[in-house]
Amino acid sequence: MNNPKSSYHHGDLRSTLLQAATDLIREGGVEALSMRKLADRVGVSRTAPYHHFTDKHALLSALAEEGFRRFEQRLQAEVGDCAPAERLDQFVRCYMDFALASPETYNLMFGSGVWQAGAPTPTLKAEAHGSFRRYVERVEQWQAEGVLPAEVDPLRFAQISWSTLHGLARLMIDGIYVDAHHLEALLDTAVGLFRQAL
Amino acid sequence: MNNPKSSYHHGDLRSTLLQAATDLIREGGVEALSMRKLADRVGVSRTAPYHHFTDKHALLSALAEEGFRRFEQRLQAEVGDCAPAERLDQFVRCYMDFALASPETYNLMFGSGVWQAGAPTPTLKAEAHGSFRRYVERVEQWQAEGVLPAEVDPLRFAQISWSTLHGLARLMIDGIYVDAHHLEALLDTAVGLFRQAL
DNA sequence: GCGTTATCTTGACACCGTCCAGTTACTACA
DNA sequence: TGTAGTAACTGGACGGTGTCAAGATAACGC
Repeated sequence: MNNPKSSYHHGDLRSTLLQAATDLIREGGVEALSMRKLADRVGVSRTAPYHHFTDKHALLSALAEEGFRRFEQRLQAEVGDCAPAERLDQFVRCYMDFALASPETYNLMFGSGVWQAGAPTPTLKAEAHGSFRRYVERVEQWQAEGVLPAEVDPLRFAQISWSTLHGLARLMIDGIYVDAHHLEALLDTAVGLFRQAL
Repeated sequence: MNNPKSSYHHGDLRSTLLQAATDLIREGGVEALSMRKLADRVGVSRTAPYHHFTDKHALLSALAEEGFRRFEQRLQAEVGDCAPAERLDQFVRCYMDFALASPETYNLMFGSGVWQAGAPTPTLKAEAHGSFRRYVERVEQWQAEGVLPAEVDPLRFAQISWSTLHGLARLMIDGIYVDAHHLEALLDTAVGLFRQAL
């Protein structure tokens, strides 16, 4: 009982699995994560994880959920207390920083693997939609503060600007078209575009 | 000899494989494509494809290349002969239409599977970069024609606007957030943003 | 103390990508 | 035309994958 590793019942397998999965992914990408290696590393039998996650898919979804929560925490910490005029800028920086600092987590959160075929876990779906809803509210606030042009439907604006950030993150993570050297210039261009102030 | 299926040497295996792979992917997504099923469908042994593609990765890259060529063809056909004022709009529509009409091809072209770890085939890389280079030229032309604001570095503008389209395509294909009903409104918003005319 | 239930294990199945050694047929040159 | 060389193709095998089914074990409620 004192040594959970030696007891037949692990006691805290679920969270241990999530932690080990995060490690494995950090070490070698999502492709390096297999249910068998995961079980092996935790010191448990091949099929033990299936008593805590119905699927590999479910495990990945759980990791994605964690990602959304960390993301929202960072946003709240770094964008919350900040002069209104700088909040948009700060948001953009924070978004990109998160995506580029933990690309694997970002892949999990927004990768087709978890969303394809409308297969996301209900809880993941809720987490993601909450995240986007809060972004729309931010946009509305920015419009009210005069940081963003007020003539546009805030929802459409939120969708397009999020698309820009998401697309940029994807292109950078995947190493297509854009080079990390120009990140600052790119973000300036993006923010200029959003504010209609090129 | 008359019946290529019955001869030991297939004669045109490479292109037959590409065609069959396209079919398999259309039927069940990239995940449904396995080298073994592919060989089976073509009526050839498991390892025969490896004499034409070093890897599964190489095969997928070849498909992605094909995608880029089709994409460029469509662009040239639909955006080439078109009043200057409408070319930006037409480009955006064409891009999105291509992405949403053949999401699997789009996934291949821009999916992390082919680009990750800087692993793209040299020929694929060339095809993709050519595509982007032509887009930058378009942007320069649009700026010269007064369709786009001229104060911005065309390269940065091209990168950001492509990001927007790519991000939107990804979000829609993956079924995150965005509802196809509002595609028109979204594209209008995007184009308005690009032209600085909200 | 005992039965229920959650947890974990071993074995098995059907796949997968791909290496290897051998077989077959085309091709170029004598 | 014969023959050597080479490109195309085959079947077997290896190590890996996700996951189902049946059984063992330990905790928990009565």
